[in-house]
Amino acid sequence: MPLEVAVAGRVMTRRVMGKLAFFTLSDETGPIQLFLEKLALGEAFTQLTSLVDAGDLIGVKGTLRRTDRGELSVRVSEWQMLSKALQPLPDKWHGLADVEKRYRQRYLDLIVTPQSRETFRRRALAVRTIRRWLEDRQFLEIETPVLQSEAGGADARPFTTHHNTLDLPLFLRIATELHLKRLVVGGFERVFELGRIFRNEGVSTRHNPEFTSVEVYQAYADYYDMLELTEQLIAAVTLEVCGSTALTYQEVAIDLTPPWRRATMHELVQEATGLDFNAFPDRETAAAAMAAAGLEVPATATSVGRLLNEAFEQRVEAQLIQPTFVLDYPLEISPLARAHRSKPGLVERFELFIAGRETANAFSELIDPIDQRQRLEAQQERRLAGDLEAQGVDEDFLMALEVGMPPTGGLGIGIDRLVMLLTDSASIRDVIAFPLLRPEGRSG
RNA sequence: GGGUCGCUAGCUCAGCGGUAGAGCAUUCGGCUUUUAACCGAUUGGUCCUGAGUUCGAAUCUCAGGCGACCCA
Repeated sequence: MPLEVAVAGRVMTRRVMGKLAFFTLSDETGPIQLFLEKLALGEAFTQLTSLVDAGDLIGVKGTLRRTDRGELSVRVSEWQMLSKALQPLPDKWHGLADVEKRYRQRYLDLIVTPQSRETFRRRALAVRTIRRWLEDRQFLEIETPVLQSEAGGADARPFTTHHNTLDLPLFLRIATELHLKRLVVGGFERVFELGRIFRNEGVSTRHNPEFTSVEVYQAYADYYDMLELTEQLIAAVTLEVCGSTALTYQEVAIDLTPPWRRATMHELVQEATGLDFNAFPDRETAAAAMAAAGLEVPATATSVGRLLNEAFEQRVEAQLIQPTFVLDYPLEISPLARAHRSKPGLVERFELFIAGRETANAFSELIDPIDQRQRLEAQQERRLAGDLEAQGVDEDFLMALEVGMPPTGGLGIGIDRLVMLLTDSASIRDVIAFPLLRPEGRSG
């Protein structure tokens, strides 16, 4: 007995030859061929071949069979129009080649570009894996405000908005950090938030003004604990999404099998430039040495530490293709990180670089309210001096620290960049379903 | 922000100073094992927008719009 089936989906292609026709019907699970015979269908055959266009959504009933060429097909006995497409599908062979159209009309892209569908499935799998991995380790997911009176926790310009009834200016969050730390003060010892962050900055292949991060805080832990956590978490996600901890990104082999390289910023800069920043007593000495080595010395880099970071960005970052933990950052560029236990002028912080891109950022959190106040006040001064990305003083956050915060390790991972890596996507827009684009220009 | 490139039919593209084109899609006809079906015919245009040069501009120049890539 032939198997009776009912299927629904979108007609992708039509091949009509007189009294016989083949349609390709696709649903989310993939395509199947419809086998249509005039002899069996009668009037319905004429309707199907004359009324149904590529792009229409139809439902059919029939029996499963293989054609002479071996293609699994539904031999249709009944059909129903489910939704008529008024717009034609993009070219069935070339698909949507225009990347702008792919972003503006993502629905078309998803219909005709299997790889695009696969990217968003993998993104969902990556997010699901991260969430489960953390929950399995007793981390509690808590949502914190997007609308805030003071946007802190990162060096970035916020979006501004306004609450009408309260007549209150508000900012969209640029990080989840300061609220998650309040939760740690409140006694939640393992918390995380996986959510949207908004930064009022430029758009590029690596930046979208709204993007997704996961921030993780663990009480009674330090940045070494977060380093282990980061390594294990990302390796687990990679294994789940890619089936292996080794992958190819933009034709470069990247091996995420732990353990990953760990090196201090000083070591990496010295390796790349020959400059030992530990040997520079003041900014002028460091600046002269940098200039002699052919590096740019921006006037905004006002300390040895900032110059070190400049040298790192100019000569090291892009070279860090294999996963590398960069340890021990200058204190002045890390206002929320705890001073290093043994290295003056540095903090207990690492950033993870993969494929030349910052993928994670973590520290032993600064929990000393007095030190924190001084650091934020220094930030405030920079802001008043015109640095629009400098942070302000969040009094409520400082009040929370004054209540007493346990020593805590904190971590942030950029989900979009991680997903780019896992899906071999060249642009962040390829992993965001609806990336920000300018509205299409109208004449005049 | 700077540089390079792109924008022509619903889609993919050619045309680069002299009548606006092809393939696919649409519409019509033919065809009972196709799968980029095939064959014949048909339809479809603010050549991104505006100004300029020219007898004549999709084509050259300038300005603008949107996008891609590279750089900062």
